[in-house]
Amino acid sequence: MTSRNILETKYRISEIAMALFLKEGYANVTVEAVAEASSVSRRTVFRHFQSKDELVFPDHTEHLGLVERCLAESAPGTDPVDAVIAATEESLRDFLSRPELVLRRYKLTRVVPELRKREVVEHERYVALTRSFLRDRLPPDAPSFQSMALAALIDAIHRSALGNWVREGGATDPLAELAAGMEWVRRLMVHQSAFSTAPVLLALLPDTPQTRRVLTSLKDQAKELD
Amino acid sequence: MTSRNILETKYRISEIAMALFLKEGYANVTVEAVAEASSVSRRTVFRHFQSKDELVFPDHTEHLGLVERCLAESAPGTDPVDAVIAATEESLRDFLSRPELVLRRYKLTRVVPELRKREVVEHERYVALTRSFLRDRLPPDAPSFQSMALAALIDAIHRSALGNWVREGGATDPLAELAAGMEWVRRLMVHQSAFSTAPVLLALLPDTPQTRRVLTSLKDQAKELD
DNA sequence: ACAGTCAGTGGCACCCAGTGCCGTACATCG
DNA sequence: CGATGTACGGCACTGGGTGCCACTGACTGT
Repeated sequence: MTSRNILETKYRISEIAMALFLKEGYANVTVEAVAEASSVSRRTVFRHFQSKDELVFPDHTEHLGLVERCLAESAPGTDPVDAVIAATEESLRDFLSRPELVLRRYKLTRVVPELRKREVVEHERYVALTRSFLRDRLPPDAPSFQSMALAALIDAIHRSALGNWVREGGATDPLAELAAGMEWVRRLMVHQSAFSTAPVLLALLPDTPQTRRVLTSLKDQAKELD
Repeated sequence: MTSRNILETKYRISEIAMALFLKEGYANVTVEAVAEASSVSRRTVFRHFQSKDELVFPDHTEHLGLVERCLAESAPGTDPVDAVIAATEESLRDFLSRPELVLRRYKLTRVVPELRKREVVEHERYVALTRSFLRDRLPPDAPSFQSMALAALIDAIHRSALGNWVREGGATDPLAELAAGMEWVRRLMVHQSAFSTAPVLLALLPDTPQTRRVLTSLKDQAKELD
């Protein structure tokens, strides 16, 4: 309960600070002003946040912990890429559960270069996490850059989905976008490992309902190519 | 020539600063100390470098300019992905032309978190450049995340190649690694653009030599899958 | 009930990165 | 030779971030 109070004050300070930043401009608001508006001392602000820019990312520690737990708790048998995809989805869900925070943060990071830098660094932490996870679990005969490339790829799709959502003011379906992107990644992986060199063998009995469905599907897709 | 002298002093200050950072530790060296060791005033250091951490990245402006020029000068007809790949290769070459700087920077960024953050931000700039280039030139029907994903992917491979080289003390061939990674990317793109989304429609007349050849070929390849 | 412990806090002094401003030395140009 | 422009030094000042000490209130064991 003490630990809940400390989180409450932390988030309270963060909210007040972000409101101030939005109203007066990040550079024009001193930590002193944030402390006064929050009715705490300057020293206390710096106990809860290691730096001024962290006031805009009060959830980053918990968030990273969530992703880490997701990866650690993934069933040992699952494909590592699938595990990372599941963790990424969980991460996105976590962001979506705090829409006000994410939206206000977006408004700030778009305008204040320093905060954008901090956001980039935050994402890098997340990428590093998934990268080391993949490096440990991916088959050792994979090219050395693959874990890094995959981690960057998945993070890019994650950022794209969240970015579109926040840019459109919450009108898109980021989870669907993420799923589509991840499907893309999965296909890339599959192509790499087997299907790109292996033929798809499809046997169809003539004039059955299944055959008709396949053929009309093919015909539809072929039309779209024109 | 004045502009060459200013670059000379800039690089001179940078070298002295990096040597000091390596010897005494980044946090233990004040900008004042760097200025003294370089026989210039503190104010002059801050005229050449916008911040203390930039002392370790004296080439970043030129480097970014190089990449930007590479992209801008790419022939209009070339595939945008190929243009980015060429620019990335040029970027890697530029790094390799300053091995001492890159190696010392590596030693510092591995140890000093603040400098690693700065490095991440530096890479982000480069990714943003290629991303906007790709977004402008990629076919508009491509998925929205593709430019971001491609840029991240290419940067990851670039970092991986340079990172391996620097970790192994210059014993690897980073340009070859980059080329291999880029070949991988190119294959992904080909699969994406045609083979994976478009159906292959194959019509075979029954019982002709062509049909028999196709069928035996398929059968042989299917056997290899077991 | 009482002393001890510990987490959260306030207050203060201090360091140092980064900026604005002004004066100066020197090179270039008309 | 005066005028302009550029690189630099000196200096004062703001503000982020830290170390240290003292206080308070809640919890714990005897």
